[in-house]
Amino acid sequence: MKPSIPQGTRDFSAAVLRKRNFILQTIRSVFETYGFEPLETPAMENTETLMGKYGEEGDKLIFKILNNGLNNPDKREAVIQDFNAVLEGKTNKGITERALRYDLTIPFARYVAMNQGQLSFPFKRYQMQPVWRADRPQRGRYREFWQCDADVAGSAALLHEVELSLIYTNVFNKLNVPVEIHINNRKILGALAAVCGGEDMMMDITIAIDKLDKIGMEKVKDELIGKGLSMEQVDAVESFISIAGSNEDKLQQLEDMFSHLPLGKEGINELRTILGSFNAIQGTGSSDTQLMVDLSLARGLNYYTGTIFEVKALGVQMGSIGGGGRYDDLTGLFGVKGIAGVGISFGVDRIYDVMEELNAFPESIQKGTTALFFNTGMDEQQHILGIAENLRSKGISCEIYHEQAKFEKQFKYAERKNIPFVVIIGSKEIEAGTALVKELVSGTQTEMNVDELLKGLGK
RNA sequence: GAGGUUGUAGCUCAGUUGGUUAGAGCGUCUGAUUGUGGUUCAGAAGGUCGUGGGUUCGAGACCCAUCAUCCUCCCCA
Repeated sequence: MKPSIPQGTRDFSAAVLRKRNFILQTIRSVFETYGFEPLETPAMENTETLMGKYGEEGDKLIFKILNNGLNNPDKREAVIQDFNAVLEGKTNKGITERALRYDLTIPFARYVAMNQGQLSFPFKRYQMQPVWRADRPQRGRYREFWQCDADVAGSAALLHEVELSLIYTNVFNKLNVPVEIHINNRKILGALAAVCGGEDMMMDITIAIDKLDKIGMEKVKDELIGKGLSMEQVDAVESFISIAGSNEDKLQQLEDMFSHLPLGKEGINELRTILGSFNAIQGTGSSDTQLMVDLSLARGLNYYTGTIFEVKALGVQMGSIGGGGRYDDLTGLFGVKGIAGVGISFGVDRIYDVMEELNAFPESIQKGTTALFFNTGMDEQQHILGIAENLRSKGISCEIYHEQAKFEKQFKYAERKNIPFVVIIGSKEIEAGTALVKELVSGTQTEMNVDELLKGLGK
C-alpha cells in the first residue's frame, strides 16, 4: 500500500517544527508572565461531554471514535439498534463513547467542574494542545491544528479582559505580526435582538451580521428577512451595524440607541471600562496595537455572554487567528453553577501561515547542530568521539559524520543540515593536538589547539 | 454537507487536433579530483503518466467511476 496520512493532517519537518516551537514558546512565556499555569487534558473526551456545546454545526464537526468490541456476537442486537439510531442522525454511547476534543475551552470547563473543590479561584490556566475538527480542509483550515488558550475561571472582574487584551498585543508584538484586535459585547447584541424580534433571535441576527464584511449589507438584510424579521426590525439592525466612528463615537451612539435597555447599557459600560483601562496602559508600552470596537463581531460559539474578541492579521488574507470571550456559566453545563470565566485562544497554525507569508520568522531559529566533525577513519573517530563528548557536555551540539567518506559528501551533509562549522581532525592533527575549524558561510579555515576549540565554539 | 481546480521522475512543470521508444530544469549518484563543498565538464540512475473501467487499429491526452489535492460556500482558529 502507498503510505499516506489522513486528510487535513500534516507531518512536520525539522525546519517547520522550529518555527512552530518559536510561536509556542513565545505564547507560553507571555502566558506565564501573567500568572497562568499549564494544564493538559486528554486528546479524547467522553462524546457526551462535547456534544451540544458547539451548536448543531459544531456537533457534525466532532470526530467521534468508534467503540471497540462492536463485533461481539452477544451484543449484536443492541449494536444494530444503536447503529440505526446513528443513521437517523443521533449519536449514542452504544456506538461511540469517546470523541476527539474540538477545542480547549470545553475540556477546561469540564476540568474546572470536576476539580472545583481543589482549585483556588480565580483559576488561571493556559493550555497548548492540538484539537480536531472534521471540517473540509482548505487554506488556513486543517483537521488537526493547535490552539493555545488562556482562561480565567471564577471571576467576573473586567481586569481579566484588559490583561487578556494585553497578552494578545504582547504576543503578536513579539512575533512581529501586525494585528487588529476586534472587541464587542454579547450584551449589546442581546439588546439589539430584544429590539428586533426577541432574545431568541440573537443567534440568527448575530450570525447574519457577522458576515457583513464578506457578503455586504444587502445580503445581510436578505438573510435577516429570510429569518422572519420585519422590515422595521431589519432597518434597526442596519442602523446598528452602520454605527461608525471612533470607539467613543460608537459607544455614544449605542447609548442613544439602547438607553432604555439595562442589558445594553451594561454591555456598553463594560466595553468602556475595558477600553479605558487598556488604552491608559498601552500608552506606556512599546506597542501601538489598538482595541477596535466592532459591532458586527458576533462569534458563533453560543456559550459567550459578555465581551467577545477576535484577532485579525493585517496585510494577509486569512480568517481570524485568535478569538475568545466571556462566559457567565460555562461549568453550568456540567452541573456546577455560578463559575464565570473569560478566555482567549491563539490559532497556532494560522499564525504560522501568516508569519510564513510575511516572512516574519527570525533566521536565528533555524540553527540546529553547531559543528560537524569529519570522519577521517576508524582510529580517528574514537579520538574525535571524546572531543565531541567534551563539547556536548558544554552544551554545544555537534555530530560526527557516520562513516569515512569523501570530503565532498561530508561537506554536503553539513550544508544540507545548515551546520555552520566543520571540524577536521585527521592523523596529522591528532599528533599535533590541533583541529582545523572551517566556517562554511565564509569559507575561512583556522587551525587551532583542541583546547581552544573547546572554548571557541562555545560562544 | 454543496460547488469547482489539479493529479506526468524525489521537487517544479512541459507534453501539439489521439500516432513510433513520455521530456526539461533542479535535486540525487558516479567520474574528472585518494585531505577541502558551493563553479565547470562528462556520464548514470530514477516513470504501473493517481487508481479502475470504457471508446479506438492506437490513449499521458477523449468518456465514466473512484481516490487524492487545493480552492470557494457553510462554519471556524
